[in-house]
Amino acid sequence: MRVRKTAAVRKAEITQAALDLAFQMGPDRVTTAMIAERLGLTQPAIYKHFPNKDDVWRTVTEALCQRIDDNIGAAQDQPEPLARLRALVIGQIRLLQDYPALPEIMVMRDPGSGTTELRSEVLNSVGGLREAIHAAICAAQTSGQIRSDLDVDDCTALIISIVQGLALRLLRFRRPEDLISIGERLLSVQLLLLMEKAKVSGDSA
Amino acid sequence: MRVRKTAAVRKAEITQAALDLAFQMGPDRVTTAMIAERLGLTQPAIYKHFPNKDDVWRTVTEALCQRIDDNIGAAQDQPEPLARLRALVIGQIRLLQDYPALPEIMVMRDPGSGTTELRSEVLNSVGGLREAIHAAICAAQTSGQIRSDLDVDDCTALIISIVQGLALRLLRFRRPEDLISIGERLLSVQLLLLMEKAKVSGDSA
DNA sequence: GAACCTAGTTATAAAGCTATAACTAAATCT
DNA sequence: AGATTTAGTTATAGCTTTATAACTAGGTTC
Repeated sequence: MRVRKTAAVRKAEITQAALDLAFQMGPDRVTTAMIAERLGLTQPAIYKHFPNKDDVWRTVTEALCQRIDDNIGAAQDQPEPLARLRALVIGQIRLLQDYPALPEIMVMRDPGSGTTELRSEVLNSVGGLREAIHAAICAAQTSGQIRSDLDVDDCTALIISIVQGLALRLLRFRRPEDLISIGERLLSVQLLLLMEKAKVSGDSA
Repeated sequence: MRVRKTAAVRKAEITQAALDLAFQMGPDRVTTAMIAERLGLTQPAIYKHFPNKDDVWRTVTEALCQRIDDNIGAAQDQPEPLARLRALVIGQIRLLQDYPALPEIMVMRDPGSGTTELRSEVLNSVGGLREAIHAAICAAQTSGQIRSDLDVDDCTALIISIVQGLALRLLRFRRPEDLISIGERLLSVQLLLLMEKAKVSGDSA
């Protein structure tokens, strides 16, 4: 019984440890004992802060969804459609870098109990991101910054694919280091392709 | 003791059941009991065909890697770089549709024993796909079908992102149905973007 | 400083999963 | 037909993991 911290602090430590371990081991393999050990506690101590293990993941997931939503909200400050688009995409990639367990948790099956809450919450937040990107592209198209001969849904899918590609890369290699630089580069190339001809304008196939 | 099948048949059935269950439940949650039940067997029966559970996954993984390699090999029949590229991408997407557990298994952590074989084998096959796509793009560029002002690596990453996006989509929604139609559409749009200006040629920024 | 609350402990029950041992009977071989 | 092989069975050992119960002591309040 070394140190005794307040419930709020410990709860935060536990979710953080769960998040770290989720990346290291995969969410499914994280045990309450691992979390406890990492914090210098005994396994049952976890249950002083969470009624059950599922609730740990619920908390982790909610925190991550909040970050995604925050990112979407923050991007709305950008008045320029393309700047907004960039903020959305790069912001999300930054989240991947900061919380590399995000893809695994996003993809995680709902634990034990029959609830599908977790998955649907994540899907909801990510769906919001998609909508925001879609809207930004739409705006960029009407303001003539993006080729208007392209389908908005296609453009959206191509842009989002960049983020998804990086997420999958993270799932495979588990190296979050240079995600941003790669992401920025790919985004700029893709945007170049989507914008091209806005300048030329007048050569239709 | 109803029916008694030959070892070869049962082994195949077991790997198939494991593959199906991996998609339904997630590889980590598949138990030997589930596999057995699905085949109308008792749990220990599995061990008449595999020395241990890890070996089931090893077999599944090897089969999937073989398919990936086959796809890469088959695409080499296409002499035209762009047709080859298309065959590589669509072929891989078809694999996702036929074996929707592929992304999960690709991303799966190595089970129990210390071996990292599984992951590295998959990474190897997927790496081969990347190389083949890279080469096809390179060829398409030298033959003037793809804009030569773009970096080959960037193009490769953008094309692969399409596949990765679909893989992640599968991980999230678990609906393999219309992967191909989406994939074909996105690929054609992306290729259009990459080819554009090959016709115009002569307006450099 | 006594009383109270609660973060943390030890001990353990209950459940699920992998794997083995010992046995049984279907198929094959001679 | 009898002997052999082996796919499959029942039973169970052993481990891991979640969760609870009962106790202990740190920190705050009065």
